[in-house]
Amino acid sequence: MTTENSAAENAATPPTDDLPEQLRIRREKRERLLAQGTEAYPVGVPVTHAITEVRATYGHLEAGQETDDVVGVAGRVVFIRIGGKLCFVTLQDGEGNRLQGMLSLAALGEEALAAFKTDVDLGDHLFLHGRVGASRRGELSIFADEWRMAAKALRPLPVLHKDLSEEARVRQRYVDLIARPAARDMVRLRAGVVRSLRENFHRRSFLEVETPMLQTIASGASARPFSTHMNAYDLELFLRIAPEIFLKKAVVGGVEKVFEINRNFRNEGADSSHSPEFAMLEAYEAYGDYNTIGALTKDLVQTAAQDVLGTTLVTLPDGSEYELGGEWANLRMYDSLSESLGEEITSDTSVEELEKIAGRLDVEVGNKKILNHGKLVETLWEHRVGDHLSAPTFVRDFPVETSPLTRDHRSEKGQVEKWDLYIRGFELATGYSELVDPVVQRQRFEAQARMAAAGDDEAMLLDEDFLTAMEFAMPPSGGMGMGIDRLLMALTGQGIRETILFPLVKPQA
RNA sequence: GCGCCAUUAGCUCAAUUGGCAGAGCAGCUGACUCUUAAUCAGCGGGUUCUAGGUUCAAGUCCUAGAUGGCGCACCA
Repeated sequence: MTTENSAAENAATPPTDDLPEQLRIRREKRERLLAQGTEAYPVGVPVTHAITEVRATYGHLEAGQETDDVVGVAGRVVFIRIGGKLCFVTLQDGEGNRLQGMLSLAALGEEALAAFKTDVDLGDHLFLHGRVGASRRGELSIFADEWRMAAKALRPLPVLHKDLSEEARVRQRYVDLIARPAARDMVRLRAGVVRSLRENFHRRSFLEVETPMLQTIASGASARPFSTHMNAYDLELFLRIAPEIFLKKAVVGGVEKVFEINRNFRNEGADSSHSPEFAMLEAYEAYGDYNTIGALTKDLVQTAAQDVLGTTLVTLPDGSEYELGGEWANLRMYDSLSESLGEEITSDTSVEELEKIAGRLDVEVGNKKILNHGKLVETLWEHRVGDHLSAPTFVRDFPVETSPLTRDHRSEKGQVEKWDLYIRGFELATGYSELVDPVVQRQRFEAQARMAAAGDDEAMLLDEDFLTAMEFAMPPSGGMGMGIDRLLMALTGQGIRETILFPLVKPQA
C-alpha cells in the first residue's frame, strides 16, 4: 500500500468523537476485538456448508431432534436475541435464506458467550461451528461450540420490518438488497431474463457481437447523445444512442443472424420508465422481415416469462394479473387512428388537416417548425389509441417521415414496414423490415438533415460509412430492438429504477 | 423544462393555532437456557435538508437553493 492510500483512508475515517452514537460504538467494538487479538476482518472462516445445504440436508428434523453432525456456516446477522445463558442469532445468505444459531453457556463456556453478547451486532457477518439440530420449538439450528467474527459491520442495519424510503433504496442499493426480498429477487430475475434471451438466440444460431459504445456520429435512433472527448486523437466522441448502424454493417459483412445486448445512452429526461443509460437488445435476421422478427420477439418475451416466472401470467405489485401468453393483437396505425377519430386518415392527409384535428381534440403537437405528417399522425395516434392500450399489441405500418431506417411498405404508399410492441401501455420493442436500398437510404438521411436544419435536434444524422457499407448490398432483413429494463418492468410491474441494480442518482449536496 | 408535495434520532415515522422535539425498532446497562418484530427495569441519542428573513418565540410562516416523489412536456 502506498502512503497516498493510507492518507486517503485516514481522511475517510473521521474522528470517532464526531460520529453518531451507533457508529462510534461499533468502531469501539472493532477496536476491542483487535485488542483481544481477534480479527474483525479475517482472511477467511472455515465454512463447510452453505446455509441452503444445511436446510436441504437437515430440514426434516423434528422439534427437539439433534444430530452429531458438525458443520461450519457463515452469514449476515439479521436477528439476534441476547439471553442469560442462551442466545439466539439468525444468519442470512445473499439470497435471503436463513439459519438459526443457538449459543449456550454449556456448549460455549462463559468467556465465549460473554464475548458474543458484547461484540456481535445486527449486520455483522458471523461464523458458527457446531452440531446441527432442531430447537424445542422446531427451528433448524446450529448448536454452536464456537463463533468467530467473519466481518464486523460498522453501520447499523435499517429496520428490517419496514421498507426503506425510495431514495434510500437507490442510493444505498447494497442495504436495500440486505433488507428487502423484492430487491434481491429483481437481481436474480434480471439475470434469468438476460440468460433466457441469450439461450433463445443461441438455439436459433444467432451470433452475439459487441459494437462500439464510443462513436464519431451517434446515429441509429432519434435522440440526443452524451458527448465526450478522446485525448489521443483530439476527437469529439459520442456515447451510442443505438447499435443499429454497426449491427447492419455486420449483416452486410455476412454475420447474417446477429444480436447484441448492451447499454445505450440518451441525454434526455429521466422518469419512471426512462433512464439515461438503459440496456437494449437488438437483433437482425437476414432474409427475414418485420413479420418473422415480430414472431421472434413474441417468443423471446413469452419464453423469458416462462423461464423466470414459470408462467406467462404476470402478477403485478397491486395483485392484479397480466397475461403475456397466447396470440397478441395486431393494429394498423392508420386504420386504428381513423376508426378512433371517425374519419379516414391516410398518408395523403395533409399537415393542415391533421393540425386542425389536433386543435379540435386539444392535443399538444409541440414545435410547429419541425411538424410534419408523420409526427402529427404518431402524436394523434398516441393520444387516441396508444394511451389506451393494455393487452400486448403490435402496432403496424408507420408513416415514413419518422422511420428513416425502415423500408417502404410493400403495398401501402407513404408507410413503412415497422411495428411497435405495446405491453401494459408502454412501448416495449420495435421491429422493421430493414431499409437496404442505399439510394433510398441516402434520400431518407437527406430528409432528416433538412429536419435538423429546421431545428429538430433529434433528427437522425447521416453516417457516410454506413451508406458505403449499404452500397456493398445488405440482404433483405428483419430487425428488432427491445429495452431489457422495460422487459423487466413488464414482467414485474416495477418502475425502471427498481429494475436497474445501481441507477444513476444525483449526488447529494 | 414547468407545477404540486415531501425532507425531523442509525431506520420508519409523529409533533394540534407559531409556545419545553416525540414514538416504535435499533443502541447502551441490568435480569432471563427455546427466542424468532421476545419480555421486564433503567439510560443515552437531534445542525428538524441548507442559507437568509418575519416574530418575544419557528420543525411549523416567508424568500432562495439542494435532494426525492408524483403529474405535465420530451423521449424508448
